[in-house]
Amino acid sequence: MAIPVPHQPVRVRIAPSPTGDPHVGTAYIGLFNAAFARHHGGQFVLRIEDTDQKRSTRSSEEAIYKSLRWIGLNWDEGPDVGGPYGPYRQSERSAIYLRHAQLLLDNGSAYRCFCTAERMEKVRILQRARKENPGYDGHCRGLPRDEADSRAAAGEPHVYRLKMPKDGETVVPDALRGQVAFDNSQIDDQVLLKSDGLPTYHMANVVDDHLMHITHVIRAEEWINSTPKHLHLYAAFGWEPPVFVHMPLLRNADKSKISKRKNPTSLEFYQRSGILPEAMLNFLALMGYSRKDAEGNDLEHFDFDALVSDLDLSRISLGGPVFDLEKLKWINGIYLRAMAPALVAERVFAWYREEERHAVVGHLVQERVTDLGNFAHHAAPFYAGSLEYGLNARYLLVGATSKKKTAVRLTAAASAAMLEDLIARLEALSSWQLAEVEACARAAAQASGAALGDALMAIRVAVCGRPASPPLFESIHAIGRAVTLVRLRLAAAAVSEPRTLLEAVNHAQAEVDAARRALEAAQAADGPVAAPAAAPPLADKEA
RNA sequence: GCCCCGUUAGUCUAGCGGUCAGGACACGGCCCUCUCAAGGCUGGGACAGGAGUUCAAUUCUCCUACGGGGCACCA
Repeated sequence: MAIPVPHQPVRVRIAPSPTGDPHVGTAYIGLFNAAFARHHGGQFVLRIEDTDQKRSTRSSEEAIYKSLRWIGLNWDEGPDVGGPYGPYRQSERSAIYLRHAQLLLDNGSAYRCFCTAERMEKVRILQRARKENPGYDGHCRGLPRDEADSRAAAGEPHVYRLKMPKDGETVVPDALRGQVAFDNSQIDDQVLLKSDGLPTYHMANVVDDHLMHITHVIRAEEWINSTPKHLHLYAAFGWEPPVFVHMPLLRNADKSKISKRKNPTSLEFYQRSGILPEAMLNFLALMGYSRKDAEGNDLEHFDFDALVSDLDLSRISLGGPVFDLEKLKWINGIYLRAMAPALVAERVFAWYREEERHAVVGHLVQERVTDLGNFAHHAAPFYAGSLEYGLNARYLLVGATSKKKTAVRLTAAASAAMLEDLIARLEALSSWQLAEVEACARAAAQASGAALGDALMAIRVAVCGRPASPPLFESIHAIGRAVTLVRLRLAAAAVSEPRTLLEAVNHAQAEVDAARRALEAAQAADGPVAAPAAAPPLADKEA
């Protein structure tokens, strides 16, 4: 069963929301959209869904472009490249949505709702108490049109809601799942236009997809439940809906929807970790999808063009794939080893130079360097993704390594809490400026109750992996938001679950013990001339 | 709580009524080797459970369990 292609040319889109770090999920969905478009000789559109004024930022939007380009995705139309159906930024399309909302008001498929947030809250509480489904209760649904209009004209704040049918069912044709039925009774009257005049996702998405002639909506499974609303919107406008393809959700190791708490989700993190974009793309293509060669052997290593050549979305498997960093690393290694040697060096140096950051790192490291060859050692924390703490893990416990008798020594839980606090503060930053980063670190340190230096030491080791680094605030600033946050989360998790840290330390201790035994044995047997009977080998399996 | 989706080894997957249930990552062993990788060989490890349909179910249907998602003036 292939995906139906009712219309030529095929047009697909991704519609990321510029509200945070560029997400692997965006790249994942983008990859299959782009490949589908290319396979059918159609177009791939990038649309920015920035109707959430509170959270959307232009810098996040820029970061999305950058990361998607980094991974090798190119769109035919988008805010930055233009196209015949623009503008491609929803915040610039307000008039279009307003006009279309008016259309729905006029043909009776939408109505004005004057309910306040406070009333909605009360309704929800009541519904919960009565164990009813939460949802809009239809309070304003029966309001006469002229009354609603005059209240609106008087300036009373209100939203537009879609008038959903109250009974019967809505069947969503999903290209991968078949017919999925929903009872209309549990779909409430969705807000289409917010009181700020901007559309909700549901409204904007349907209007834009139609106006942009989107033929296939390939999106994450989390949207499948709202598809009935979208279907009714299409019907209300008298438009033909696109083909829907709901992709499985990328998962954390515990199978929950992939999240930054449990996984690095920022594409920038992977870029900074030294993951090759082509390897990342390849890895993503393996999530829920598989290819075979002519003999029927599974293919693991292939590029975008190969994916495009025989793409068949109906081969998508619907169990949510766990995003497994181990396999990513393996694929990355494959690409590295397959490269011409000269090219590897070129890629490595190009990577070191990315974003002109090397100048800043050079400056930070300069004072500590004794020779050129020494540079890499000191700069290492700036050129890596996640870190291993090994013996340095002890520094993650705030105050534990302090030499002062009076030092405040935090428990593991309190140390983790301090890191969590810092994470929250850093996440709340709207931009990554040195002064702000410093303020966050100082505030978290102070809030912990420990001495400034002790708390900062824990942060230093969490972020840099070592108790010796260039000035901490500058280092954090240079390491960057994406990598810093991942390291802090990992460190916080490690500290609150010290078992693995202890294992690492025990392992290291075993090495030390083995080394000492070997050397002591050598010394004992030592005459003026080295004894021919060699010291016991430094067994790396030692306990 | 209600609704929707899903379920092959720790992980990614092949399979689309009859297979010794195949491959990959990870893990163990052996080989190669100055080390470490890489590579080669090899080992252990899976159809969530129960009914039904059928000569025959991993594959079709239903129930249960488990996992996930959704139920916003966020997308």
